[in-house]
Amino acid sequence: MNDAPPDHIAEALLAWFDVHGRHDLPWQHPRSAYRVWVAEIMLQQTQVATVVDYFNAFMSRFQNIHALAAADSDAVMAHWAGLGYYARARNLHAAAKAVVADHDGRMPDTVEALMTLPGIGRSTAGAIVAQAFERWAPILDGNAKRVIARLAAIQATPGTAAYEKSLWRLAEQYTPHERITDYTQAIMDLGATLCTRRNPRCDSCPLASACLARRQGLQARIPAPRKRKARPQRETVVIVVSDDRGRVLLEKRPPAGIWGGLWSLPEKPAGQSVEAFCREYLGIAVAPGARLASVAHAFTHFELLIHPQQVQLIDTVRIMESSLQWYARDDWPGLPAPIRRVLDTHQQVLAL
DNA sequence: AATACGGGGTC
DNA sequence: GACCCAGTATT
Repeated sequence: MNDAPPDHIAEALLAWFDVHGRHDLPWQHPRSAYRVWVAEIMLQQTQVATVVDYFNAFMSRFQNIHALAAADSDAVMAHWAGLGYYARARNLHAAAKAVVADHDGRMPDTVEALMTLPGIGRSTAGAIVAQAFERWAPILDGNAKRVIARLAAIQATPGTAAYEKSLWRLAEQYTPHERITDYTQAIMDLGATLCTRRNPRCDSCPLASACLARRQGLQARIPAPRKRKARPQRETVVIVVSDDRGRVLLEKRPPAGIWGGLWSLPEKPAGQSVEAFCREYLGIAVAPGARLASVAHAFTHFELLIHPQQVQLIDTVRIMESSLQWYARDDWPGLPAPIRRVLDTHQQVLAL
């Protein structure tokens, strides 16, 4: 345990924040529960620089929670395309509907109530309570975890229950009752700009004198890196077919799993022939076409080699499922990044 | 308690 | 190319 009083930590951090903190993030002006909430969801496992443009576009299209709740699922997913972790978008949309239906469109203002909404866990709930409602609540995002682990020289293995429990306990102790909104922003800013994963800039840190990791020379080794497993390799074949109007056939993927809820090129199951898949699932008769250049895509937990198989459309043999649709290039829905690359690369050949 | 879930930034 | 990021839900 750190021997510096929690009050002193918060004071030093807030004084630093006033000068060096981030005060111009889009969700800070104006600051509303809806905007803070959307930002927090986008920021889960995603860096600020990546989020800013998505946030601004999302806010322009869905200006308030009622607009989001009433929006079409495809429109929401299209605004998330490229951000990743698409369950976040589905949960956000579902939560907006729940807040409109059950809370008259007003975001709940307690950690417990917020955590009943899909996609909101303890840390995100705390961030919303502190930043939108200016009420006391600890947060424990990646930045706060790193700052606190170093401050208290916590050497337990990240990811274990003991590690999480001790960090939450410390987060509660450090969180002040004054200036809760600024404190929450301040600890994230410190972690993002000074107390970084590698090469922490302790010389400029307002908490350096209180930091146990620094005193012990352990700041570069806390938190310990996670051990990683080798990523398995997978392969898949996707079907590229266009009609006589230059439209390409896309498939809305099921809600669960990779790219859940996103439109993509139809993915052929292993063990089924291209012709059979096109006839039985896509409802089209085709002739084999060119095998286009394969595209490699790295996920967190495996690597996927995508083989785009072009086919020539002969005839539409039955009405297609609603999860299948012809799309002109001008109004493509949101597509996974590697799939968009495939279509962009071959648009000339495909005459899209 | 461990794993699934994306894409991009960084060094 | 490895590692990480304003984590949560599921098993």
